[in-house]
Amino acid sequence: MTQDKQLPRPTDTELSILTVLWERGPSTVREVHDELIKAQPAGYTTVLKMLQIMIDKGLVIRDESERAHVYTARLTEQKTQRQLVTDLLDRAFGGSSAKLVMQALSTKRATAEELSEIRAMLQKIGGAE
Amino acid sequence: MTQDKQLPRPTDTELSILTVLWERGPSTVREVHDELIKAQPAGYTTVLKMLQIMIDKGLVIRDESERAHVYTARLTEQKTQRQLVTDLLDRAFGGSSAKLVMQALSTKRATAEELSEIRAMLQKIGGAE
DNA sequence: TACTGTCAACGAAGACCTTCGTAGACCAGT
DNA sequence: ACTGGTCTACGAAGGTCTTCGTTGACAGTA
Repeated sequence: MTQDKQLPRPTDTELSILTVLWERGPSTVREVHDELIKAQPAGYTTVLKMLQIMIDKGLVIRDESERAHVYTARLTEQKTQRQLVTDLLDRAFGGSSAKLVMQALSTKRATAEELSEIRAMLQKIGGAE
Repeated sequence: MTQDKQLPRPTDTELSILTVLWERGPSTVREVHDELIKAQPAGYTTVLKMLQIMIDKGLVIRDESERAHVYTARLTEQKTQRQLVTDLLDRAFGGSSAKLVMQALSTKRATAEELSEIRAMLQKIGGAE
């Protein structure tokens, strides 16, 4: 009954902010901003506004008990990733996860370690040969 | 030297139109429209306008030799899929294709046949283990 | 108390996306 | 020639996304 669903798909900008929140944990606007500008230019008030909008959308929640409000991602990184994958699956792959997996594997080469992780995953999922 | 790259990521609507073009091959606006409304309501001029915009973006090309122009997807479905996967990989998975694959496999179950396809793929990619 | 820095809130601007009404060209068939 | 159907082109409207300037509140310090 965790009431996850029906959050809108985050935009690119929103995703970059969420990434910071996942890395840092609960953060103030200033902290998010300081982290964000390492990768890309961004005005402070822009980040603030984005976070306020993300509140409205339900992508983040905040603690207002201190003067500097503290923002937290509503969904875990994993859950968001799953949502994005499912979404892409439906929009561009006709729901076939196999096609998506093939593309992912052929596109960017995974490390040997990752490959064996995947193999293990396959073992667990479909034992059959 | 096929000059694929740097096309903008198609929007949801654009993707649904591209899907029709991939299925049908080169098509007129009317043909795209007729196909599209089977799945979702869409005005004729809306589809026309979208295709015109997609021309500007380079997502489709068209043959104007007949009165009813014939539109063709610029990129194959596979290439677009690869582009979308790469994009998602960078935006939400820190470039780790393994993480994406795991999500894809755990999210929607692939058929046994697909799973063995994937296994074969893994064989070919990373011979080790 | 006045000054300085940091904060949230708001509104507006500009870009992009999507939809659709309207107009003008073209081509039947009458 | 007139009419009705189909086509492209255009532009405007309404929505979303992103950016940022400005304002007023608050806190600390001289």
